[in-house]
Amino acid sequence: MKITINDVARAAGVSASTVSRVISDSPKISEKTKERVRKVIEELGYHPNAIARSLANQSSKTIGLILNTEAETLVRNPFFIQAMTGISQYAQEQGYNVMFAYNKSEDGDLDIAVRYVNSGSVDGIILFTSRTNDKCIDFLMKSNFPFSVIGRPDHTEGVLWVDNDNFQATYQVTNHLIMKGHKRIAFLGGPRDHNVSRDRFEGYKAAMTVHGYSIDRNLTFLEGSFSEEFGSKCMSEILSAHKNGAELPTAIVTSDDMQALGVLKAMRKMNVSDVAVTGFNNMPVSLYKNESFTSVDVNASQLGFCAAKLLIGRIEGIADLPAHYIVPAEIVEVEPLY
Amino acid sequence: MKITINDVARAAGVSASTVSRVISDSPKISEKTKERVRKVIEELGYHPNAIARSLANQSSKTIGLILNTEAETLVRNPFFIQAMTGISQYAQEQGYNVMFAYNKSEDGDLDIAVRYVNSGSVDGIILFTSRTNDKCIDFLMKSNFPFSVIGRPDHTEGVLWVDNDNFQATYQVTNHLIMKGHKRIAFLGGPRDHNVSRDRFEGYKAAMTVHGYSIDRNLTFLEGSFSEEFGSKCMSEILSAHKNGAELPTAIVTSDDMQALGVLKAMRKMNVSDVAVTGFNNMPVSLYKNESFTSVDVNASQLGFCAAKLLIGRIEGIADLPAHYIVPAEIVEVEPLY
DNA sequence: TCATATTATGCAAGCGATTGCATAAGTATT
DNA sequence: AATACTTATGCAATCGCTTGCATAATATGA
Repeated sequence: MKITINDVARAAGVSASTVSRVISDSPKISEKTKERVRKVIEELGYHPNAIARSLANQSSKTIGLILNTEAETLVRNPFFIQAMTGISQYAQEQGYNVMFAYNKSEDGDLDIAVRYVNSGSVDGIILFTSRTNDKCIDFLMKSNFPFSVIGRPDHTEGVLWVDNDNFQATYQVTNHLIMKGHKRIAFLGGPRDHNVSRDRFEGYKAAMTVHGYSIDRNLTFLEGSFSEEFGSKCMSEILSAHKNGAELPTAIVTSDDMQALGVLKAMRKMNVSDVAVTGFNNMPVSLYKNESFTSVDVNASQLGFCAAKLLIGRIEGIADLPAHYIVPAEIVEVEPLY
Repeated sequence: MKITINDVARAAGVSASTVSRVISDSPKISEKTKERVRKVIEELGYHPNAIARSLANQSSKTIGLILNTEAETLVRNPFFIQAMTGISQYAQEQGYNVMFAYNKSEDGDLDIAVRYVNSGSVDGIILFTSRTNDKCIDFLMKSNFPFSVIGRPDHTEGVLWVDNDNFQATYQVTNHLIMKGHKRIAFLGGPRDHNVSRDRFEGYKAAMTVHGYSIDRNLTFLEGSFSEEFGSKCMSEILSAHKNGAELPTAIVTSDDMQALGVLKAMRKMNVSDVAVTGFNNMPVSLYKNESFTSVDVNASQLGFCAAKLLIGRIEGIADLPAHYIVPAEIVEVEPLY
């Protein structure tokens, strides 16, 4: 049978209240009693019951994660698991548990959020932005339930979020290409309803504009998806336009490594290799010797860490909490096998 | 303020016990009352408090995952996140939550297991086998705490586990190569203290032996690690031995896709491409046109699903529960770009 | 109609902690 | 030594739900 606080109390000849106060190191208990009780706790191998504690404290000391990403993405893009490790690390530091629920069904994320909130099994929620999360955000706002978002949401008023400066990152990576002498640079965007898509496009546009380079409508592919297929599709279009006389770009800025991989694959198929490609997430990608690939490491684990920090800050009612964190991204030159 | 069972009871003009019994659909309550109470529940938007429930039921309806894998592996090998989605799916079906904790420190996994067990915050634990898990297993066995293991542990008596038939899988993949005409086949193993390493080696050995092919000591690399480095290192050795006159193998059976990737990279460096390579896990790997790569898809999500099934079965005291599941693995021919 | 069996509901004691308030013990002040 | 003031501890209610047992209500049978 499990040892309870009462067993300890009895063994130490004090009341349960005293034991409770010893555990929380309350200043109202004398050192002498503390010592004695601590010894008994040690001897009996007592450990407070987290659930009873939660009930009494009206706080579960748990945060919930909602993963409603498609399995394919979840599995191939290390972003999520990296973010999860970051979240877990900060949570552990603060004595919080982390729950997650994966669901493939559309709208399932809302169901999970509702369940989390209503059952009281978590004190707060971390969302990964995605097209369907807005419903979640609305719901959580309305419920006045603590949450934070990885990725800048549409409406940021009153929302805690963490993200990279996607404008800046794309600006830099584009600029990086320009410095290398590229002038004709294509762009592949993400889903239209993601802020990240807009920001990355604007960053690309700004860098091009600053240097006085024009943006070729035929080389900008907006409203895409963060997938290999989209990358391949766009590159195929570029290549077939080239067959019909259009000038080939010398570089392509994509919004995701999966896209970039698609682009590279399309190039390989057509035996084209002198186009520099950039992506986001620093996924493991094997490069041919004559390929040039640059990725932006978004520092996913740090994003997770900060999201947890914001959320737990909010839960514990920390004053002057920042409303968001911008996590620095890093440009990574991926080396081909010589 | 949150609505409690008492609010419902009051509003419906019944006692809390009745409401509780309506929720659990007890046959002791008349249909008439059930209807009435349900209506009130609906109207008030009542949702039972999971924590209070847990306390009363002495069960948290939560399972804990211990991830003590190195960050590098966790991130690059989709195995873990896939297994996690499988676990989450079965858990959700059964009304269980899933908690996870990531820790990088050596031995941290034991700490987490101890915390999980003592605090009563989970009803059971799923372990991913790894060299340090034996301590965890010992601890959990001693505590008589429900757990299941992904990967066959050393001592299986009284342990619930799921795994592929690694012997069989490696036998098949080796056989597959032999059928294609390969005779001189190298083997790369995993860490010595993993059962999986032994099984895979035995599978390879058996297939070779059955066909009467000898096993060249210089082509079997045991006591390795599931890493790219190890793969590269072994292949480099093979290649330099070749420079000194040794015959090159025509195929290499590895125990992990990361190893296989290392092998491929070493080959690419040396401009060797006519060696067939096999791996495990069906990781995304980009292939050169003239490379041949076969992977074994271990069906990680199914492994997770089954691990959850065993664990929850154990928690709920299901009779005649199997002690383990063998999940079928599938040989996947990875296509090079066209 | 009354005794008896059956069914539906409520009471109250848990589950294992926390905490405001009351009180006992100890210390200081005069 | 009596009073006032701290300081240390305990009592008992509370958190929200579950469940064994008692009991009230209803149905059955003679």
